[in-house]
Amino acid sequence: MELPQRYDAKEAEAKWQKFWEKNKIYAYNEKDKKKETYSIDTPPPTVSGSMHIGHAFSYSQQDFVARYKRMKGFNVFYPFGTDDNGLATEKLVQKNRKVNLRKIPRTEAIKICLEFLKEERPKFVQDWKNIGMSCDFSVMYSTIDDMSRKISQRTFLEMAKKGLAYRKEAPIIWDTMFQTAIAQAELVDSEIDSIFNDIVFRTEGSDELIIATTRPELIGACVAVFVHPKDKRYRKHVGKTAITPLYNAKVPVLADEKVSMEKGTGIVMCCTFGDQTDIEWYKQYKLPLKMLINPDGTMNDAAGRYKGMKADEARKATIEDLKQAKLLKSQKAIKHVVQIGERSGQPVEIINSKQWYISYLDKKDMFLKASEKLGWYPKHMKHRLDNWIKGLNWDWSISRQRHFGVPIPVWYDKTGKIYYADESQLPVDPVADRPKGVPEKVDLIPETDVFDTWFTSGSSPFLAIELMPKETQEELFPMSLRPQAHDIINFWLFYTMAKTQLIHRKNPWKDVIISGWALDPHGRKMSKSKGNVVVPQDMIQKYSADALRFWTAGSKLGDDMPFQEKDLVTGQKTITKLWNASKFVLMHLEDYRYEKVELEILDKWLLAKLQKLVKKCTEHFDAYEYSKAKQEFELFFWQVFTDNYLELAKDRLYNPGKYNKTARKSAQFALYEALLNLLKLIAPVMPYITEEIYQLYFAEKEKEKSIHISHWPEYSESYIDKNAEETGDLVVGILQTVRKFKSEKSLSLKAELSSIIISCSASQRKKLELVLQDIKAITIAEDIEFRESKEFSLEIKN
RNA sequence: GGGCUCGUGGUCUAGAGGCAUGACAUCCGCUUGACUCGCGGAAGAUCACCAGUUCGAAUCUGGUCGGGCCCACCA
Repeated sequence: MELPQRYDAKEAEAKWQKFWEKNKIYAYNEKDKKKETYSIDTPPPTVSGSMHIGHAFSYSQQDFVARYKRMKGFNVFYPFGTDDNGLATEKLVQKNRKVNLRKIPRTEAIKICLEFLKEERPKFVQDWKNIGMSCDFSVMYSTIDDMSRKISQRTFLEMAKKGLAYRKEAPIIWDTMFQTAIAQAELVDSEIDSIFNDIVFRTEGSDELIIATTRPELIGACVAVFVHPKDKRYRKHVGKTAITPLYNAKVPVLADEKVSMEKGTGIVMCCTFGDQTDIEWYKQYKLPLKMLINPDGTMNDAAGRYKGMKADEARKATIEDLKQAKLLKSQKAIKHVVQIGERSGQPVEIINSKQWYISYLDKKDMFLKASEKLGWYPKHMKHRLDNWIKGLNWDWSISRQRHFGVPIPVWYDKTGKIYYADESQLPVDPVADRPKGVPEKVDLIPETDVFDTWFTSGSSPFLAIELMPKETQEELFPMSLRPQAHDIINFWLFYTMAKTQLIHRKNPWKDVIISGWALDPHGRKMSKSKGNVVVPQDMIQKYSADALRFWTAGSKLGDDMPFQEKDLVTGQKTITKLWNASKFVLMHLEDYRYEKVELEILDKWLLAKLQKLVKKCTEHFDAYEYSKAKQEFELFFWQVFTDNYLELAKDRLYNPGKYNKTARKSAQFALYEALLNLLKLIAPVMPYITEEIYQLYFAEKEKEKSIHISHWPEYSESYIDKNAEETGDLVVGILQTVRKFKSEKSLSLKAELSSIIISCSASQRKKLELVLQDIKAITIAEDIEFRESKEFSLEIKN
């Protein structure tokens, strides 16, 4: 068989991708009852531009597992989805279509988003196909499609029925740019320049109380003044009344341990609301509510002459007024950290508003038990979830004030009574529909809020499972595996687990595997601002998806790995080597027909080592340790197979006349077995090159459509042959010594040697005499002599 | 401040009680009937630091220093 000189990865990868899809190689076979199901809760990537290297990294890792399980004989359910109902997508649409989605009617906004997605989604998904994901792309959901909206709304109704969903007016973190409530999870810290202002409050006895604040515009929202209970300076004022400057409001002076005596003047004003401590004090001391800031970030009527100003404008104006009134003692420039919305980049406010919540603070124990039951890989990632659960102190706020999202399926009447949608009418849009069974004459106000995106993606197992026929759905749940990166353990993993526990009292999956991040070559996080972002599609173009995956396979689960382009070169070399070795093997297998022959010792040596490799790789893959499997493969492939065995086998293949009658047949058998098994062992990591070679020769022999649904090599004890292994190892030792000798003498490896004298034990001699012809051929020595000795050594003469 | 995690040749990485693995880079040599994207060889590491346990520590224990992630604080 004449194989092309070079392997064209670009052509081959496109070809096999189409082949797999057309032949449904990765489809879950719901009719197959013999195979055990292995279902995977694939993370739906957020549609927010294009894939980055971190995606390629973690998605490849889960794909190794999926491919291994499939070959191991599992009926693998591996769906795909996209998360496209969040702020990220909204932002992308606004940028691309140059519209402000908030300023147009909701139905219009949704239409624009959906049209945009229809165009962009396939391009986006293509990136995932290109890295060789073995998902069944015909089982695909989008978190905004009809089915997902239906499921998301249904889970809400189920929780409402259980009394877990409630609506309440409460302080909430608010993004004034996007004008929506946001979760704690969506906040990032940002250091900004600010000014600490020392402002004069007075007691009723006209003593001065100096308060340090960075937010003087909130004086009007001040509802109390706090000092530390142990602070002797102010002890006498505790329990008395203070009068706020400019507004002249009477507020109580209270003592609380949260106050720091060292910071500022040691007196704090508590406003509704400046920060999260204010909320706690507001609740704890049942303080009144004085809101000054509107949802759009401007000041409201209660702010008096500052009404209509943005918060920062009001701050400047307030400072001016304080100066005029001689109520500003001093100012100090400081740098401090404020929380900003991660998407808007704007400082957040805390405002009081009506939101929907899921009650779960009393379920911490249940969640901790659920976490205990999960199979964590790596184990230590469990701590992150447990710490998060233990630290929860708010119920789950699920409503968001945006246009593009899954609508909350409720209506209200004038009295505030809540009307829920009927399950049969889902998905609904309260703005356009009415609840089933409620007479037309009842005037209803539709809820215009949508669910937070985590609420919907927290049902990901169901978004996928419900795309399958009813009778197989039970088989698929709970899922076998949740693969994901460590940055969203507190969010996606937690919410999915919490939601499934609350509704079904079960865990959504058996195991979770947590992948790390791809970092830049110096171990720093990649980001656009640092300019160190690597685009995987460029790397695939330049090298190949297989090379990219080969690099990924070098990482351990949970570990971050610096990306170095040179590592892709290594992958590329492995692909070339695999191609060339295959070229050689298949050339010699052209006339091969299986026939039972007594195997030559060196072939037994190879096959014994191969069996050990099979055993190790299988164990490693079973423990999700694909990197160890890859390492073992590499070691065997380069050192045992190509560098040594192939060289040893050459003489028998080219000059069979010098050996036993069946010596060539024996070598052919070994070559067949070794190459086929090697291809299979690395197929999960490098799906394209292995498929290409498999299809050239083995597919027909094994009568399989694809290597990826062929049988994983099975360890067979019968090939283990200690004697052959020892002999082979001795031969390799001799070969290495001879190579070193020639190298040091600057000789060609083809240079002839006049003699080699082997000093060894009698038993070693017995072994080596059986492969004398092979040793002569590989060392190109005219004469080989033996000398009896306890120590093994060589004397070489050229 | 708390939790988790890591610190190994120039770079990246494996190893988790007993001569420190591999890749890339470096140096020297070889065109061996699959492969110069190759082959052979060499050099390069007091395994962050200190103390302890042990016959023996990169590996276990305690501490120090330094990264990373998450959480808390941020008037």
